[in-house]
Amino acid sequence: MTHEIGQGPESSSLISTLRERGYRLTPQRQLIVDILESATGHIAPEDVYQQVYRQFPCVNRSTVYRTLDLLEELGLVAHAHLGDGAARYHRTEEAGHLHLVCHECGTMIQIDDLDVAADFLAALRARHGFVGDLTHHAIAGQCRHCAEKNPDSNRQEE
Amino acid sequence: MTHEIGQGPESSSLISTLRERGYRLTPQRQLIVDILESATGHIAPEDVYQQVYRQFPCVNRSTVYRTLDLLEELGLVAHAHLGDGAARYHRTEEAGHLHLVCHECGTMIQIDDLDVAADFLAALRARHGFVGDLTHHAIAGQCRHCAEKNPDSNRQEE
DNA sequence: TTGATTGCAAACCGTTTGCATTAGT
DNA sequence: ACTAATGCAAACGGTTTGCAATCAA
Repeated sequence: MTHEIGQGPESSSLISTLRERGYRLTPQRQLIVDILESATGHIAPEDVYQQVYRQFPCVNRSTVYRTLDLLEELGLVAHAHLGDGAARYHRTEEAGHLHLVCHECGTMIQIDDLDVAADFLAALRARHGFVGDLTHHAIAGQCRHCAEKNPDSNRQEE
Repeated sequence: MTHEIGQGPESSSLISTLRERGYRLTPQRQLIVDILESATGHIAPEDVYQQVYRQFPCVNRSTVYRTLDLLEELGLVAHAHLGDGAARYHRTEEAGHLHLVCHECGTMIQIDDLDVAADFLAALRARHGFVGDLTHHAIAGQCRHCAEKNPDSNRQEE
C-alpha cells in the first residue's frame, strides 16, 4: 500500500481500543471503520468493500473480512443474517432490530421496538436458560399482503 | 441410468401428487423420497446425497437439489436454516421445531412445543399483519451453560 | 415421439486460507 | 528489528446453471 489513507474524525475510540488490545492501527482499518461509522443500518461486507474500493482500489476484500471479524471481536460491530445471501454488519452502538422477511414477496419489515419479543425471550430463558437474540437471524413468514392473498399455512419457502 | 431403483412402500401419495401436477415419476425421485421418508428430523442435501450415493452412485448431486426443490414446491418437504452451513430439510408432515443455537459453544436445543412462541407470533400478527414462522431460522443466543460462565450481553458471534 | 428430467461440468456467491511481502510499533 | 497485518491467489462449502443425452409418458 503506497497510497495515503486519511484518518476519519471518529477513530479515537477505535484507536484506543485497538492499542489496549495490542492490535495495530492500519490505514485500512481506519478507512473501514470510517465507512462503518458513516453508514446507517446494516451493511454487507461487499458493500463495505465497494466503498473502500472507490477510495482505495488496492485494498483487498479479505482485509475487509478480516477487519470486520476483528471489529466484531472487539465488540464494535455485530452481524446478522437476514435470510438472503450475505451477512449484514452494524455498529453495536446502534440498537438491534427485528427483521421480518416475507418468503413470498421478499418484503422486509424492520422492527425497532424489541418489546414485542420480550416475553417470548423471557420464557425461553425461564424454561431453557437460553438467552436468545432475535436480531441475529431474520424471522421468516408471510407479510400482511401475501397472507391475505394466499392464506395457506403449510408453505415454507425462502 | 441403467441400474434399477426399487420403489419404496410409501411412495403412493407422492406418485399421485406428482401425476396430478403433471410431473414425471423417476426412479431418482422415488429413491430420494424414500430416503426422506425413512429419515427422522432434519437432513441436509448432502446427507440425502450420501444416502443416495450409497445405493446408486450414478445419481447426481444436482438431481438431489432439484428434487428437494420440487418436493418443496409440492409442499411435501420444507427447509430450515439452523445457523451453520447447509439448509435442513424435513417432511412437512412432521411438526416443526424451534432451534436454539448457542453462538459460543454451538449447542443446539430443539424445542418441540411451539406454544412458547404463540403469544409472540400473535403479537407480530396483530401489530404488523405478519405471519411468522420461527422454525425456519434458528434462534441465536447463549445457552444456559455459556450464559452462566460468560454473562456478557454485548457479544454476538456465529 | 417428445418434452420433462437427468448427468455432467462449470459457474456461482460469500467467505476463508496459506503464504510471501509490507509496514506499524 | 520484530511480528502483526496485508495483498494475492487459490480454495472452500453450498448451491445453481446451461447444455446435450436420456427416458417416462
